[in-house]
Amino acid sequence: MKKTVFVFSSLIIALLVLFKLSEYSYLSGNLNIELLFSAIAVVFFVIGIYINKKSRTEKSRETVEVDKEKLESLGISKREYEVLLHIVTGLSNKEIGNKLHVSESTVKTHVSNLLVKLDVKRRTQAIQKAKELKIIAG
Amino acid sequence: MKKTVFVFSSLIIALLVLFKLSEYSYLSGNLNIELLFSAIAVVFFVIGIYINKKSRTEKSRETVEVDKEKLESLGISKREYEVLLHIVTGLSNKEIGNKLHVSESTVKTHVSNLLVKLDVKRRTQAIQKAKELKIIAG
DNA sequence: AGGCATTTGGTACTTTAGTATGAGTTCCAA
DNA sequence: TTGGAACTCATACTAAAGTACCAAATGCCT
Repeated sequence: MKKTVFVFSSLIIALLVLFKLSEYSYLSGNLNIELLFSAIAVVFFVIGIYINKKSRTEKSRETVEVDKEKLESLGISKREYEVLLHIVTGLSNKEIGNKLHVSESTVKTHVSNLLVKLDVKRRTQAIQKAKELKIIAG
Repeated sequence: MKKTVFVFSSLIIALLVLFKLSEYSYLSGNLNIELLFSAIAVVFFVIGIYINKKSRTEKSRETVEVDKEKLESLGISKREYEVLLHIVTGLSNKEIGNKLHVSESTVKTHVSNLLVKLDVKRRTQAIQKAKELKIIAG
């Protein structure tokens, strides 16, 4: 939201500067009207592109921010979330156990709790649900 | 690629129109220079935004285009691909069988062949691999 | 200190997944 | 028309995945 304010502020400033410039060129005898036109065109062309890139960046940031809030509201612990991340990469329970230095038994417990908290029946559905809830990269 | 040519063509046309307008306003005694400035600003502002949206659309199109080529190079048949799409949504073999009106046995065969062709061990890995290869939406 | 959530792990069992193998059908191109 | 690819299905296993229950250690909050 702060970005939007900033963008529109600089847009207004750019407009004011251009009007000042138009006054100047009017007084000095319209020497370089074509050049001035080109300058205006380029400036606003760049501003147009800049604004779109900002809106794109903001969207990708939202995905990261929502994380912790939704995890808490779902009651998912850190450890369970770690397991979820490994499930997404396609690891088996045994492989996840090795990565986290715990037994396969422990991983199964975490997975089982995860499935309940995500309200799904299989780990493949958990992957889908996690992406829908935007608690993982998608 | 055709889109890019179109965009730059209209950009050049817009430039020519503006130079003609500047000539006109020069001859008619600089009546509405401020208005003309504003017009130019708006036009190029819009063009800037338009170009970015086009580049976004083209990227999302590429993802769809690659489909058939990569599927053939991997030797994945239509039926196997259908099964893959259902795997991604988190369905079990039995559920996939019901949707495609075939037995669970048949689905297992397709899945097994898919895993070999995607060079993975589990269906969860197949989901990841398919997204990396951009043969499914990701 | 007592209570609570988290993490860990085990046993035992049921359910899916995945592999291997064989075989019948259809359809298309050589 | 014959050979190959794709699709279908079955049986028989092995291997993961998932459930249910229990239990102990840790850490945190009041």
